[in-house]
Amino acid sequence: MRIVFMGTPDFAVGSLMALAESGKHEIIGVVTQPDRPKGRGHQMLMTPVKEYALSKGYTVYQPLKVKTPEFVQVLRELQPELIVVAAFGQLLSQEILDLPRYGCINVHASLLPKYRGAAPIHYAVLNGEKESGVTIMQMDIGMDTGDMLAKVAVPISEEMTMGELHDELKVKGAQLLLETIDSIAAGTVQAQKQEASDATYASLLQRSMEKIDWHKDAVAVHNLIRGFNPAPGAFTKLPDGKNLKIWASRVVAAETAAQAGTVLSVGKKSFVVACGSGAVEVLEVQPESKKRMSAQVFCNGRGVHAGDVLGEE
RNA sequence: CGCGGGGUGGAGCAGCUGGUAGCUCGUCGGGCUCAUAACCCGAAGGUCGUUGGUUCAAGUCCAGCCCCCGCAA
Repeated sequence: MRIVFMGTPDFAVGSLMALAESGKHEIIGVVTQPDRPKGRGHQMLMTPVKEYALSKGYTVYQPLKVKTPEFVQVLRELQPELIVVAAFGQLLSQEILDLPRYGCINVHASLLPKYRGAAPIHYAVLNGEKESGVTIMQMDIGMDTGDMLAKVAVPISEEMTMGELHDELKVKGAQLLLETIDSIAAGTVQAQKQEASDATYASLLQRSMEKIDWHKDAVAVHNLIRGFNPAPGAFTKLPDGKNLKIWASRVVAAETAAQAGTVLSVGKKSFVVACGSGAVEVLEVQPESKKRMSAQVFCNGRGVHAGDVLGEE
């Protein structure tokens, strides 16, 4: 099948790679977000999808807006039979949706209609969901409202991080994509409407969410920490005012009257912080301007001391 | 020219009002113990990123260079 692929981050690379390696399809173009100045010193960096696409020799398009008449014309001339979208980051117009014979399908990292929107993987972990998954849908003009063509569920353990879930969904989503395209080609695909009343949204992450609120219960704090691992990271304030990212934790039982955020004890390999209810044992951290390190190593150096209160401005 | 932090024995840090280096962990040896990641005793290991400058004397002040990292986008 003649396919145009649209995607941007690493998650999308999984799907593009699957298409490329299946050998069944002709990738006639890859559309991704424009290169943006990133990193220290603002060097221009290409998106993961572009990097992969170039390594495969695909033609890469990076329109500021895909909806412009100029780019729609480019797409039309490519004559795709199907457009596959995975975490692209731009909305498509009806004109584009109608352009390929089989329309546009999207690989979305949640079990729709739950967690429509930009950050479904993060929210599934942040909210302590027991399972999530990937849905392939026939795109329509709404935000992740299209009819569902296929789904696969993935269980989420209590210690799983967002990154781990991401990687699993990336792989499962890619497999499901191939299967779905096969059934589209065979004409056997079954479309299923989303139950709009069950819909929930995973809107863009807010920077303010990254700060740990120790007044919440231990499970919520733990979910925040694993939900933001490996990016962007949950942080708190050290007594000296510097930031401390916390990358890994464990919920522990604790009976204490101490103020939320108080360091209850410092062990050799970790330290325990009081939450609104319960406490979390901190296992891995990253001091400001430093690399990630185990709590053990952190405690060897500056570290924290029992009685310190974290999160205070 | 986005903002900022840092390069000190294997690891993480202190020392930065100048006078030859300290802490925690680890490592090695010994001891205690039924035993131990616990405890006790001892040891090894650093030309303090690099070049030059100031000085009687620099890890500690000044300048250049190399390298690493965090944040923000």
